[in-house]
Amino acid sequence: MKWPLLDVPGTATLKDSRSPTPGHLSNKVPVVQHPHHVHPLTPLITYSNEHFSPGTPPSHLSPEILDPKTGIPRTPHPSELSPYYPLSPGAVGQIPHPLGWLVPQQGQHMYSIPPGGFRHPYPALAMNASMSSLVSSRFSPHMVPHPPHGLHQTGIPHPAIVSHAIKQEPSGDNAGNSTHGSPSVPVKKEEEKRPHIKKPLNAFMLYMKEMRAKVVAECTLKESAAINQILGRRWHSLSREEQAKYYELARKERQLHSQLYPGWSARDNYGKRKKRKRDNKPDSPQESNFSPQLKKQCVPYLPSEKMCDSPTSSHGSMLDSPATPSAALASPAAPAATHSEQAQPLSLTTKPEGRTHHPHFPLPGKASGSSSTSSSTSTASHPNISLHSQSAALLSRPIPFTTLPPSLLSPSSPFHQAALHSHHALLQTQPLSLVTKSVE
DNA sequence: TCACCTTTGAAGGAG
DNA sequence: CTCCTTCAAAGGTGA
Repeated sequence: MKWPLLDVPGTATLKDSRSPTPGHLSNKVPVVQHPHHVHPLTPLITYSNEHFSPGTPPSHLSPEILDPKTGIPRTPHPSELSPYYPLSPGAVGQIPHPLGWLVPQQGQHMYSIPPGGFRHPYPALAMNASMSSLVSSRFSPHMVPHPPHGLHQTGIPHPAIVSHAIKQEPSGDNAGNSTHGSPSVPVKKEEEKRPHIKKPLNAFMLYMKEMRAKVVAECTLKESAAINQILGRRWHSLSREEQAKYYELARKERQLHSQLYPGWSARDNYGKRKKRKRDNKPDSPQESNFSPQLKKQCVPYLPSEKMCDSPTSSHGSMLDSPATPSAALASPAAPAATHSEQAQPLSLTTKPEGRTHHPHFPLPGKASGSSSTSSSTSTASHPNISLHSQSAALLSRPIPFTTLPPSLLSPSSPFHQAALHSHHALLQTQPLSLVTKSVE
């Protein structure tokens, strides 16, 4: 499928609709976002509903240009990109992340954007230098120039790039200096030299970025873990159209990323974060059964969440009553969810139906299946199990208030696919979803 | 100071 | 092909 890169139909729609709360929300986030600023990529990313025709491309289809793998010429060629990513190395400025516009309240661009970043109102298409600027946000200027190994031919740094220094390895920022007198092994040197290119954000991450500030503002919560839980629920409560927007964004994000860094692999970042030790599970089987990861923290966070909810959602009831998936089910399918966000900010409403699944969701060609499949396959078909799982889930998790852990409810996207078949599926979905989680 | 927690999704590797 | 692991954001928390 071809995605019109330039389509600029309804551009700002998404933003408008959903994020009323502007910048001030970002109490925490230092970001400055001028409401008025227009994201350069906007055209590229417009998410007007029209844009997403439901039938749209399964995420995995790499649209337009992309497809480096297939070898389609269009790929990374600058010429193609030019309109969008014409960055000349020198011209680097700061490129706001495509989502930047999406995330006004935060003010932060996905790939951090400096205050000055948005100065250029990118005209719909013409953003040459500006684009380049887009990208560089995270790096120190000096890193930009050097397109280490994987940088896009254009030498365009992507916002995703982060200098090691920032996160983990303090040293190496000399990237600029090829000489980099480091005596260390070449390999090391190379590492240092190359900027850390982050993974593109997925749909949910994009959503989190956008909504985090809101949630924080609404609740007093600050812990990301708690907020993320809320966001996770909300995510599930989004209508499919809404989610589709994010999936779409994410897809573009990945696309852009791949164009900028053709050679980059997610694996490149492996091990950059210290290893997570969380693996309790392997050791303690019993525990693993119930709580895979043993979320000790769970307890604490949830409560807070609740707090949050109660205030906002007067109908705290919304909190999905735990058991009530049925109730949820009852509710009509869900496109309604749309407002849910704003209307019921914190409500944890279970979102059963809402989630009707997105047909076109990500269905990642191959990927789609992966996680989802695993979970879904195992249980999907058995509603009974769902109960089972529920209980299991309960056991495993603290599950504070009534609500089932949303996570349980949430059918991770993939699984939806199955659901897609029939609306009926919806009904089952919930339970199933539960299963999913539990299975994990 | 830094890993962990938490969420979903994507991607890669292992079997 | 399936399953598992890691990372992406983010900020408080505990070691």
